[in-house]
Amino acid sequence: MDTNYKLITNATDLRIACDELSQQSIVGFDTETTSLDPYSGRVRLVQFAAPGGSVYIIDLDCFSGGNNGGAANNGDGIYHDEALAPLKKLLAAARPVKIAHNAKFDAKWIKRQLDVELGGLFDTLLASQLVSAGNTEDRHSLEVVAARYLEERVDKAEQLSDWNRELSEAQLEYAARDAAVLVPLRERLVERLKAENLIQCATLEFDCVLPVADLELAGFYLDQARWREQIANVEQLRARLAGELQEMLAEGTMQQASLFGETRVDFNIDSHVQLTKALKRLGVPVPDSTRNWKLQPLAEEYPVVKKLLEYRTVQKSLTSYGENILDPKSGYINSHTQRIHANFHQIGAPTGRFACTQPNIQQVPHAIEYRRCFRAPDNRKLIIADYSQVELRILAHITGDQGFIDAFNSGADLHRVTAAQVFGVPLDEVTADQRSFAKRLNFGVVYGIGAQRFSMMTGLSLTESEDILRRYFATYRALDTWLREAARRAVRERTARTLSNRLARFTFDPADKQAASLAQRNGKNMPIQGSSADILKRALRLLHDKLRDSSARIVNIVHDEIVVEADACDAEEIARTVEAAMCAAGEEYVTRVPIKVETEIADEWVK
DNA sequence: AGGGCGAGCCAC
DNA sequence: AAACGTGGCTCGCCCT
Repeated sequence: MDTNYKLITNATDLRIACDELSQQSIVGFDTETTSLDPYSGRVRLVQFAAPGGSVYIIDLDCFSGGNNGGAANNGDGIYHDEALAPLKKLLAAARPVKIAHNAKFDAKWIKRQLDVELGGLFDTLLASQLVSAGNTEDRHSLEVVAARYLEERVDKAEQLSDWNRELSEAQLEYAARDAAVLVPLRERLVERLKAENLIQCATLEFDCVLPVADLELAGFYLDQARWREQIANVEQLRARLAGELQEMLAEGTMQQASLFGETRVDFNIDSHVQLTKALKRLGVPVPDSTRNWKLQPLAEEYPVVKKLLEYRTVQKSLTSYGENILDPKSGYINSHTQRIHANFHQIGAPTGRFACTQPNIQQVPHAIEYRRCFRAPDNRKLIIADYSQVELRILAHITGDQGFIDAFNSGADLHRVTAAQVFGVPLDEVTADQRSFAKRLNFGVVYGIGAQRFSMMTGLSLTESEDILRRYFATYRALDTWLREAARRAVRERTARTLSNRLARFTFDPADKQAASLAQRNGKNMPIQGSSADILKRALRLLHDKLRDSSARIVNIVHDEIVVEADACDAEEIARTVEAAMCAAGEEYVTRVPIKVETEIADEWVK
């Protein structure tokens, strides 16, 4: 396969190429880098493909700066060469629109090493994910997406080749091809986005790329000394519990041995096979599995079971939130920044929610011992802002239920109002227990809860639970109607949509009752959870624009929460900015009830 | 040995 | 009649 490319190695050619490219309204865009970490590697090539078929490959090795030495290198890893000015201008401009596959990746390098914020983006990865509408079977690598939408193959064999040395013809061909294929690919994806009414949602997603790139570049600071201290404490506790548990399990047989100072043969208490054997020997009626929820009912009668459950909790937190995060082998703490640069997948879930990996800093335990390790560096502050009951507000807006809307508009406590209705008592006589039931009910409804599950959760009998659910839906009639309609749509049309029109498509065998009821629950939940994701993404963009050229950086996002780090002297002002941007984003989608954001300034990630 | 998978548990 | 949604990480077990 021939691609017509021109390799740019000097200032004059670069100027001419950039002039030519700036005439275009769209261009394919890609970079080749010497590693995956913008703090340790460098950008080798920048490629642009014009719709006419000509490709420009710019070899940054021929320009001074970066990590590559040279007169203009200030040692900061940024290219300062004046000759790159036309390139930077082209990158920053809103036109031409740059088509990239996973633009976040390129945006990070361009920001970090050319000190330029990419303007005008079309991301073929995000577009492909939107069109797939939550089908988790579909893969979205450029190779796969190009094969799906074009009748062409893109060979990615050179992707991980060495971009440090003199480049081979094969490498240049690959680099050119990667950029060129994006032009027709975008055309096909635009057709599909239009056909599925997903243009608005795609814009929302594309607008979110730069904020996410910046978030990953910024990283979250972790106080390693505190983390070690925490591990040590938990380790001590684990050792004590493990010892006690071994004693209890060995009861009767090994007692003698340990009395005489012999080494006790320990069980592997993390193995449910060995555990079952040991527990049975002690006369514990072990259920068909040693899953925690199965063992829970035995805890009161059998102290050994209680001890085991206690041990498991501690053991779990130690393996999941232990040494690994600090281990250089994990690479989670960047050696250049000493911060955690987690990977945020912009469309991580079919609902549109983010997913976070390596490490997942969206699942740090809420306990203060853990959260206090994530703190602001000296002279900095954290601004922690989260949407208050945003999913329930979205539910109120989408269903138009007057009871819900009134509760939010009056500023009343929704759970208390719900409790009063469901239990038939005056508002001021609602007990703490009743409010707690109502709260679990309100949240459960978002997930499509049933009476069975509710009775399990609350300890109420099945009939009591059925009765409460009946009264709940009798109270909130419009909510009931909407949920039924959402379930029906999930089965008949097999779709659901959020407030940004994000689409989820359900595929299941109609004969499979379980799959069908899962689709129904998804049909109810996706618009709610997904609209919350829409709002967060809109907030990220608004906030990103407001924070540009300030001391503030977004350092974490957790579904309905944004954590910003800023100079201590700016914290008050930034906090107001964050709250305003989040409210504005919410109000773009939710108009029937107020949007509330709770904001705090803190030294640690603790509210 | 190493991948796949389920169990378990963390977040929202 | 009805098994409450979305993720990630780590472990042990099982299989190749």
